[in-house]
Amino acid sequence: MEVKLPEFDSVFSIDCVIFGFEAGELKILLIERNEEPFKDWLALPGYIVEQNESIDTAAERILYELTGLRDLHMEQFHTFGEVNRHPQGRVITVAYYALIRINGQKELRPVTQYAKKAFWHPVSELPKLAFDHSEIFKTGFNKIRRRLSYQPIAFELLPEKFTLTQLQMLYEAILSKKLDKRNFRKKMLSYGFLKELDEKQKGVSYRAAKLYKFDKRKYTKIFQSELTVEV
Amino acid sequence: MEVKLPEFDSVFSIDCVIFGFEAGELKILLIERNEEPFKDWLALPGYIVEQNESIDTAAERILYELTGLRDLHMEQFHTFGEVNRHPQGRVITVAYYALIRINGQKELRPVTQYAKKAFWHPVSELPKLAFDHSEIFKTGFNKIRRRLSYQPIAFELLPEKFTLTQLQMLYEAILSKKLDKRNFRKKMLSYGFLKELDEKQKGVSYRAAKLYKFDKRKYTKIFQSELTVEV
DNA sequence: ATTACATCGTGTTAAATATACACATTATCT
DNA sequence: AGATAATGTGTATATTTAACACGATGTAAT
Repeated sequence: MEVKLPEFDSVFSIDCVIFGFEAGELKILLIERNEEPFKDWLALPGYIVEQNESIDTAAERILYELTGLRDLHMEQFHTFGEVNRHPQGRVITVAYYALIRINGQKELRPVTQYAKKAFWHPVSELPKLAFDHSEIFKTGFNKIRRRLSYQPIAFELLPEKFTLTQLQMLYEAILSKKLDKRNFRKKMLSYGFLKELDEKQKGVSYRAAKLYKFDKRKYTKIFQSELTVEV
Repeated sequence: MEVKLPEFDSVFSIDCVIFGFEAGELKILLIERNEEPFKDWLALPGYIVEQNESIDTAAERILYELTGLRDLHMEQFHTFGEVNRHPQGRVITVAYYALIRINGQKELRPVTQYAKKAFWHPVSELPKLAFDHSEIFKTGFNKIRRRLSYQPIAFELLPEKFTLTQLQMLYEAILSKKLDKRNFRKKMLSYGFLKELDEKQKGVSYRAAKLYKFDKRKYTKIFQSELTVEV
């Protein structure tokens, strides 16, 4: 049965493309919708912006309400404003992305009834998504790729301690191409923001690799300053 | 006398940062407002999006109405959504930029009464602008700079035929730094999309420089394909 | 204890690109 | 004819990127 909702005037919404990395695969966060239109469809976590909140704040709130995730740094990447992108009226949506560490323990749980559930889904073989969310995802994925080539943003996806091979696999997953092991390591280490730990990988049935962690300070120092020029 | 306008609900608007280059200086297009709030202030060309037009279409229409300019390729670069950025209510604005050739002949003439006039203003020493337009400009300028370093977008600002020195001056204006003449030329020519003409600069009181033009085909072939990856 | 296995960790060479740097040439003007 | 002002050009060095293979190490099985 299709539920008819009232038509509305101009509305802003937020949609989130949240990337995670698990079991060697790049994934994004999806929800199953519990509201018309597109009830029961899969969609990016997204909802309507309130009158009294900035869009950045709205993005955080909405992601939390639909997935239970909070305190992640999201960045807006594009605004989608085709007239008929929403079947019930004019909705312009600002799309945000974030890269986060998938924490297996932590359950994803919507805190509103707008989503039935939230879950991670591999970016390869994404199903059809509600609205124009497939296009939003694609745009976001391309931004991430482009950005990865000039800024090391991949650390946000890995656990605190990681091996260089894990880091390389992640790069390969995002860029969809193989990289040379020796050159990759040389370059990553040359940046100077990887800290070698006195610790090794555990529980593998072969020679364990060294663990590294990411020195956020140095990273910020090196890369943040390049980004903006005061006018 | 202050005119009190009705409060409104959520509204989308567009603001445009249009760059031009004239007399060795980088300029942007400003209007003088003829409406409250900020009546008589200088501002970026911008106005409200209609219900039945996409934001891209709105951007073209609004720029035309406020300045008389049309048919330029604008690109959205950021959306500004602070709650109080507009004194009369909630207005979220999508900012667009474009780089265009300043055509001295063509008069800038608003076709609505919302702007008293439109004119080019050097980006150095910009006055205070209405709303958060100074911030919007700054964000746009930084995007352009970043983009210029990995994509040759400067040609859109020059007349059809230009000298290499003019091109270099433009790069220097955008990047705010001096470049080496020989290296600059070597690199530009190596791209292969500059076509050397059988013509020289006219009307200078010194040795005239060769004129070049920009081969859009080759340019597109080389640079467009790098931009997007199909998923 | 030996062996098989799987991944780790490492260095060199060649090619391409980026940087630094100075002066003779040419057209115009007086 | 000479002064002026900008054009147009080449080389040497440093840096970055790319290509490429194998011995070392820890685990597990016998």
